[in-house]
Amino acid sequence: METYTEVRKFVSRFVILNEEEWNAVLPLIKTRYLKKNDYFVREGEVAKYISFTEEGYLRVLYNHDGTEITRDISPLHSFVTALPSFISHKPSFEIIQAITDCKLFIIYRDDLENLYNHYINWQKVGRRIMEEMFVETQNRIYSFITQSAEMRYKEMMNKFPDIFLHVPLQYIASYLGITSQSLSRLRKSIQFSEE
Amino acid sequence: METYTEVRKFVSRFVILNEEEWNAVLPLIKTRYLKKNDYFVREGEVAKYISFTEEGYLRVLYNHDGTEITRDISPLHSFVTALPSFISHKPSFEIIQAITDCKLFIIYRDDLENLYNHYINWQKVGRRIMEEMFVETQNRIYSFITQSAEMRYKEMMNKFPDIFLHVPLQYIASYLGITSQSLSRLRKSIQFSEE
DNA sequence: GCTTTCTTTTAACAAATGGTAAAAAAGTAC
DNA sequence: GTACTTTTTTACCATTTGTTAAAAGAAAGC
Repeated sequence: METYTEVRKFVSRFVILNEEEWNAVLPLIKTRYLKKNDYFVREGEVAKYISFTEEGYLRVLYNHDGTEITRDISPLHSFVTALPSFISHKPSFEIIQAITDCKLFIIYRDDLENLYNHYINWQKVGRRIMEEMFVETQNRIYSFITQSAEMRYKEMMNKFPDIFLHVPLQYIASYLGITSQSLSRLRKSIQFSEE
Repeated sequence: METYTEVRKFVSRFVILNEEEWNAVLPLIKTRYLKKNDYFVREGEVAKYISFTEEGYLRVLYNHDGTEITRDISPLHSFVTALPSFISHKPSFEIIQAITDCKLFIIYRDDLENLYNHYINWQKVGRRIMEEMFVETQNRIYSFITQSAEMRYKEMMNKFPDIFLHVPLQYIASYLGITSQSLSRLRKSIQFSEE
C-alpha cells in the first residue's frame, strides 16, 4: 500500500489538510511506470492527467521547426502536466517525456476537478501551487533578462545538482536557451577558470 | 456608483459567478488613482493589495545593481501585484510603478483571503487566473529560448500595440531582455527592411 | 519661451552566442 | 566484444547583442 509521503509533504507546504480532506484524494491516485524515453504526453494528445514524479525525471518540450525545445525539466517530487492542454482540453503542443525510468503518481483531470469542487481546501491547494509555480517562472524570466548563459548555467548547477547526474546536456542547454555547442564551450571555459 | 464591468468581464472568462458570489466582492473593492511615476508597491514594502488596472499601465520592475529591470508591463484591464511579497507577507524586492496616470481597483490581501475562504467559486477564480498567468509566463520563456530579440519585439507589437503608444521604449527594451541601444538598432533595421 | 532633464538614437568596437561541419566520446544493441 | 547510434566536444566563421560615449530629440519645470 502506497503512503504518498512525498506528495503529502509537498501539499503540506501550502495547505494543512485534515484527515478527511487528505483521504479524499487517495482513491484518485494511480501509479504509473515509465521507461526512459517513454512519453507521458504525446504531441497532439489531450493531457488528461497531472503527475507527481515520485521517482525519476520528466522533461517538457515541444517541436520548433524540427528542433526540440526543452522548456522544463521536472525536479524530483514535483507536479507536472502540459498545462495549456490540461486546462483547455485541447490537443497538446507540448510533449512530456521520461528522461529516466520514472514512477509517477497520476490523477485524472476529471477526478481532480471533482476534488476541487467538493473541497475548498483542495481548491486552495491548487491555487497555492499555481501561485508558487508562477513565481518560479517569473524568476526564470528575470534570469533570462539579467543573466548571461554562463550565470544561468551556474545557478542551475547550484539549485538542481542532482539533475546534472541524470539529464543529457543537450536538454539542459535547451532549458538554458542556448545550443549544446555553446554549453560545451561554456563548460570548458568554466573548467579552465576554476583551475 | 462603480459597475466594475471590466472586472466582471475578466472574471467571467474563468468562472461564472452567481449574483450572491459576485456581490460578495463589491464591498471589498476600493478605487485608487495614481499619477504617472507614482508607486503602487515600493521596494521593501509588503504588497498588501492586488490591483486591477481599470485605466492606465503599470510596470513591475526591480533594481539589479542599479539598473531597473522591467519584468512586466500590465496590459489594460488585468490584475497586478508583487506576488512573491503578496503571498509570503515579506518585503517586496519588486517595485510596481505607474507608467501613465492610472485608475486602479484594489482589494486588500486579507479581504481577498476571506473571500477565497468563504466562496469555493472565488477560490476557483483565483486558481484559474493563476493557471492562465502561469501559461502566459511559460510562453514568454519559450520566446526567450527560441526567438531573437527582433522576433520578440515584433510579436509584442502585434500582441500589445496599445502599449507602444504609452510606454517608454527603454521599459519595453528591458521587458524584451535587451538594452535600449539594441532596441533602437533593431527598430532601425526593421524600418529599412520594410521599405 | 528658455533651460534643464530625461529619452532615444547613432557609432565603433567588444563580447557572447549561433551555425555548420566534423571528430571524439559515450551509450546501446546484438 | 564489435558495430552502430547518439551525445558531446572542438573549431572556424557569422551574427546578434552588449558596452561606452556622445549627439539628437522630446518632455518637463519654471
